[in-house]
Formats: sequence, C-alpha cells, structure tokens
Amino acid sequence: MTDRDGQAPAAPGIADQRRGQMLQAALEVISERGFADTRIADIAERIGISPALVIYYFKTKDQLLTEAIRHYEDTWYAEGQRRMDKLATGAERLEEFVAMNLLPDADPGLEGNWKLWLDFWVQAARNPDVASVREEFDKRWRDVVVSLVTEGQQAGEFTSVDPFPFSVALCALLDGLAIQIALEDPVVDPMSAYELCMRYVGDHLGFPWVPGRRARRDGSPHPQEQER
Amino acid sequence: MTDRDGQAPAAPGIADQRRGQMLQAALEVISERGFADTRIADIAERIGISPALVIYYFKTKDQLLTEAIRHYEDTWYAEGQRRMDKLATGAERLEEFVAMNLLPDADPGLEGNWKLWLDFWVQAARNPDVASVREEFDKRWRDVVVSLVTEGQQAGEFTSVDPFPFSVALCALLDGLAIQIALEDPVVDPMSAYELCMRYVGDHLGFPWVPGRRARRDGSPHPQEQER
DNA sequence: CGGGACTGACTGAATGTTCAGTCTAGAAAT
DNA sequence: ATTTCTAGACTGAACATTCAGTCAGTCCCG
Repeated sequence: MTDRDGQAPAAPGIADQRRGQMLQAALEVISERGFADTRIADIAERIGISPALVIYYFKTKDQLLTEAIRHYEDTWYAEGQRRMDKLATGAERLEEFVAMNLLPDADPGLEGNWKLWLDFWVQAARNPDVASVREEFDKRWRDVVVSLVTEGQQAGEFTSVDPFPFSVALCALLDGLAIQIALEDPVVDPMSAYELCMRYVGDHLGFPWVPGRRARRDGSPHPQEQER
Repeated sequence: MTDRDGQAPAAPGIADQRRGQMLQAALEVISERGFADTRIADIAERIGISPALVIYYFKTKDQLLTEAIRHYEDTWYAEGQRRMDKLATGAERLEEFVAMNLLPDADPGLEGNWKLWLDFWVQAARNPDVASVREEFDKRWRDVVVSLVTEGQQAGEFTSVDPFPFSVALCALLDGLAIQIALEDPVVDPMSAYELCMRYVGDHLGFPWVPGRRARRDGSPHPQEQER
C-alpha cells in the first residue's frame, strides 16, 4: 500500500495530497540544493515515490518548479495577512511585518529559508512566468505596507509621510537585509537587521520604537568559517 | 597552494589575453542565460574558439565561473575606488557611489548587468568559495561607505551619525533597490530608486540633496572616459 | 626541432521524459 | 455475493539528449 499516512485513504483528495507533497518537497529541495541543482529524482526520493510519478502529476520539471514558487509566495502572503489581522495597532503590525521578513521563525511550511528568495529572484530574471508572479507579489506586499501606514496615520499613530515611497524603501531595505541574512554575513545577523529596520521605521513614521520588546531568538550562532 | 598567476610567464600576452577574453565572455553569457544555464560551449562560441580551449585554460567549468565572479567583483571595486578618488567632497562621492549601484552606465566591462548580482548571490549561497569572495567584497564596500562618511564628518559636511550602521543600512537599501531594477519592476525605475536613495542619504547625514543636480546619466556619458 | 596554442572527434555520466504495464479500489454486471 | 470491468495511481526499465571533460594530433612561431 503506497498510502503511508493512512489519512483519508481512497479519499477523493489523494491526487491533491500528492500534489501538495510534491510542491512541499520541491521547496525543501530547492532551498537545500538550489533551484538549478534540483532534480526530480531528489523530489521523488524525498517522498518515497518514483521519478515517473512526478512527471505523471506535473507534465514537466519546469512546471513543477514554477508551481512550487507560486505556491510558496501565495502561502507566504496568506500567512502574512493572517498575522496582520491578528494585531491591533499599526505599529504592532509593522513590527510583525518586519519580523516576518528578518527573524527566524518556524513557520508552518515556510521555514525561514531566505535562500529560496534568492533562487526565486534568479528565476524571475529569466522566466517571464515566474517574473509576473514575483511582480504581482511585490506589488501586493507593498500595498500591505501602504495600507498599514495609512491606517496608522488615520489613527494618529504615525506622522504623515507619503506611504508609497515609504513602502518602496522599506521593502527594498528588507530585501537587502534578507540577502545578508541568507548569505550569513557575519556583521548582519537577523536580530541586528531587525533592530536596524525597526529603527528606520520608527524614525520615518515618528513613533518611538524600543528594542527590548519582542526579542526572541537572537542571531543563531553560526560562527563556522568555511575552511578552504 | 593557491598559486597566483605565476604560471606561464613565458607567453607574452596571448595567454593572458585569452584568459581575459574568456572571463569577459563568461560574464556576458552568465548575465544573459543565467549562471546555471551557462555552458562552456556558449563561452567558446562567443569568442570563436573551441570548447576544448576553455578547458585548456581553466581546468574545470566551475573554476572558470568562479574566477569570473571574482574578476567581476574586483573590477567593480577597482572602478568604484577610481571614481571615488576623482571626486572631492563626501557628498559627491556618496552620490557617485549610489549612482554606480543604481543608474545604468556603460562602464567599460561592467555594463549595468544587475542580473549578474542575483546569480552571484545564489552561487554564494551554496559555494563556499564564492561565499568568501562575496563576504569580502561586501565588507570592503561597506568600509568605503564608512570612510566616506567619516571623512565627510571630519570635514563638517555631515552630521555625526554612527557610520557603521549607516553603511549597513545604505548597502542593504542599495541591494534591495538593485533587485527591483534587475527584475524591471514597473514601479521602481533606476532614476526614482536613485532619488529615493539619495534622499535617504541626505536625511541621515544631514546635508541637503536636490534631485536636479546630477541627473543626465541616461544618454551619452562622459566623452573622455578611458576605454579598454 | 620543440613547445605552447589550439581543435575535432569522442566518451561517460547524469537526468528529464516516455512507455508498457502492474496493482488496487470500487462500480457494474451477473 | 461473486465475478468482471474500469480508471486512475504508480513503477521499472528503457530512451534520448545534453554537456563537461579527454585525447590524439595539427599548426605555428621562435
């Protein structure tokens, strides 16, 4: 019996389950080996199926990987929205927003795999299909910032900066810091990146931000220098 | 161990010329096709030689590509230094610094190929050799900002912010904006990114920056820019 | 001549994709 | 209730292609 988890066997959702498994496995492999070095055999092996089945579900390798990217970005966005909705003030939401981008956090399904973003960007640079997904995603993400800021301003929390340029700058800053974190730069650990970013937000929106509050995990000590 | 280019000094220029050609061609192909899809046949074809010759000079494909990255970053850094040295005030230098990162500019050898950086980052994420080059490079680049700011402060141009966090933030912001430019995001064109960034610099260093001044970089650059 | 620059033809390994079936669960027929 | 049938999930074994790297040998210059 190939159905190991026994959950809803013979259920109509078996195909969807498989697709989900594969998408998830694809993301894991991509973040480990990198997009370019991801083989369908890797993905198949991780689930314990034959490579042929992967092609059975996704017509081609490229389609699987492209869908994996789309899936990840949708998941990420949905999770972001969910978290925003849980919080009351604009300041709290912005804090969560920044934290989600920079602080390691065992998200369900979207473990802090910053390297994934690097690979996605590279794909977006040459694959028009991925490019449009990314563009759409970045737009939505900036829109979130704009509405957060606008709401905060109407509530009197923030000063009246122009929300749009602010959103562009904040998202760019987040991306830039995320790169350093992904690449494990020794001088930019997640926590200091987070604080730097929040200080920027506080400065520009005119609300006082104090470092102590959230402080969860500090930068995980990864002092291993690659020996040549 | 890591023997520098001490080999084959007997050949006058042929060998070095070839190496340079290949490195250059490699960079072009990488920025067009992407690092992962770069074949040694592409590089050979571009110069009009046989693929075997590429292997003749660089023992493996990986070595060629890794050296190409190193070569590009060195060239970029050297060009940056050269431009800094030409300018007098800290404000001017910072302006040039930002422009170099964001504005298209037909540099000799390093055409504004932002996509290259994306590919380099992806390589750095998994190849320790590339990673150390990148880390070194980012450090030097930040150091440039730090000394620029420090000098400007001593000259009374800038306010006294802490130069180091400023350099981290500025470089991150530049990277983030560069991504948008590389990916041709419709709302972040080079010029507006440049202005946004300079406004940030002006705000934080306390010097007035007016958008009009430099501009004019799109069309024909300085005529007496040295070739080769 | 001798050695470095260079090449065409080749190989070996990796890997995406195809294909001809196998197996199972359940529906339909008996 | 038993048998038959069907469709979809799944696989092992090939197939086809793509490339990095090898090799034996040619060309050319000093």
